[in-house]
Amino acid sequence: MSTVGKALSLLNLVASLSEDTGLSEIARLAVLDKATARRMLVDLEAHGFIEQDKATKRYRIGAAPVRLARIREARFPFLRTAIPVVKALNEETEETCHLSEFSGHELWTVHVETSPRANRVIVDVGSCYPLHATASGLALLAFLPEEQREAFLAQPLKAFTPHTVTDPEALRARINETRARGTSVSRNGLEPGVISTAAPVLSPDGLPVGTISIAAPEVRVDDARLAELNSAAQAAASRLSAALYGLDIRQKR
Amino acid sequence: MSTVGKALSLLNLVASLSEDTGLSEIARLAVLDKATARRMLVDLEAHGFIEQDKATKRYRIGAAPVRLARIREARFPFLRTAIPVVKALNEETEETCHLSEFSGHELWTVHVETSPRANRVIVDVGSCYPLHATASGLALLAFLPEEQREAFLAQPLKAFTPHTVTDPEALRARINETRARGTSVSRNGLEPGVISTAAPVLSPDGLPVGTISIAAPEVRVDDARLAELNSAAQAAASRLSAALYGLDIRQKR
DNA sequence: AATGAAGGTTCACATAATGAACCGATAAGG
DNA sequence: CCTTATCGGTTCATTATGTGAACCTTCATT
Repeated sequence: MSTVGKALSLLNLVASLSEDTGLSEIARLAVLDKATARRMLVDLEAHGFIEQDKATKRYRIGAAPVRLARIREARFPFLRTAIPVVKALNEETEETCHLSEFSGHELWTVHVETSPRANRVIVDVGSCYPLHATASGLALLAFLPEEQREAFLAQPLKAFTPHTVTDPEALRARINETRARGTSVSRNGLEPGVISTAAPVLSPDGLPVGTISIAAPEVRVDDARLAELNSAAQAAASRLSAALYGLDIRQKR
Repeated sequence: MSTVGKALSLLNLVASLSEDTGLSEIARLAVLDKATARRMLVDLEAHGFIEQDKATKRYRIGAAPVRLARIREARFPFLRTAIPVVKALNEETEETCHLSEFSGHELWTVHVETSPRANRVIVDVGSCYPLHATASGLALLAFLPEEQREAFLAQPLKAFTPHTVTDPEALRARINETRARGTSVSRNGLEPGVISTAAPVLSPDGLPVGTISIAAPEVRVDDARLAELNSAAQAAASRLSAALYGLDIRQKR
């Protein structure tokens, strides 16, 4: 592996440690010679990616990533990164796909790519649907901390169609299913004749920042097709998580 | 210079470019061979620090810094803590206020709150100015350990305006003044017609981790106003130091 | 005083970085 | 339609650079 690659892996390692860590331990964890590890730490420190506590001599993640992250965020906000993913999903599935962002306890539709078919589902940008009646809402609830989820379930929930699930216990079951599978499914939850599936976009701490979902007329979706859409949504959501947060593509020698 | 150091400088360079940039131009700007630059870009890309637009083949800053920045900010909430302080200073003074962070031997602008006035000073987030020509730089130098300060003063220093002080001896005098008073002042050091004042944000060991500064058109600042701005900057910096290190958090081991 | 583990340094050696020259593709100009 | 000048990317002999066993100093523990 290249020296630069090793140094970046070392940086990742140090970042992943929840406490300031000494040279010897870092070298041990990184499976590098002490001298090698130190040289890299010094290089990384000179550029602000690592910092060393002057008193304890231990190392920790530095401030440079914060500076770079601001530049990155200024140029690539959530939307700009997410839209191509949603577009690709739309082209792959030929169904209406939308991206929602979790903000202020609600889930907002921030982008939609509509199906090219004549019979299609329309979703409006800017809309904000109840969490219990949509696939996106379920996907979000499933990955929210228990406390927030229960706070939501404690409210009275409105039924939009005869199929809308409003019973907290029944919802809990569907949420657990969703968490286990990674994607949610909603049949006629909000609008009759519509089936939709969604997957959460997870931040590095495992919390959902939004969802990607697919909505289609029920007549086009049998069990096999539903399984296809499920995995397509999930793949898109993971791709987006990776693109947003730079999940490490590690390559060993 | 070490290969790792070169790669990190290259990363900084790419981050500083406001547009996606091609290999040849990057190599030219970094003063590296094309092959060398490419190998480094590939290494950086494999770890998510750089990304290459698949269509145009051009390179840009990647998402990995965002992930690392979240880790850093979770442990050392510099920005989260600092931004409200800078905002308050901006509201109090109605002048452009900015926060800089000392990282990798340089002082980087990490947050700016711009003056509401029509005639105002603009400072860019991500910029990195020479220490001897700015108020922030002087404030930093004044509280740096002697050794680091002298290492800086030993370099040849560039003049940006006829007013830029570049003589090491004269700078030492201004630095001592700054240390005695606690705040620095720079008149036309970098940009004609601009006066700025800065105060260091000190860590518990007395070393500067950054600066808070105010920049204003000279026409608005007489001696009385300057004294006001001085003490406002100093108050903001101490408030930030206290917020960052005061009372609780910061547990040494 | 002896021990062991820490951070850090040294230097002969081996490996990984380097860069001139190259390729194929694309675009502009005569 | 050929020439020229870019571009992104690759190759490989040369050599600069990274490597790590052994070393030093310091510090706490025994």
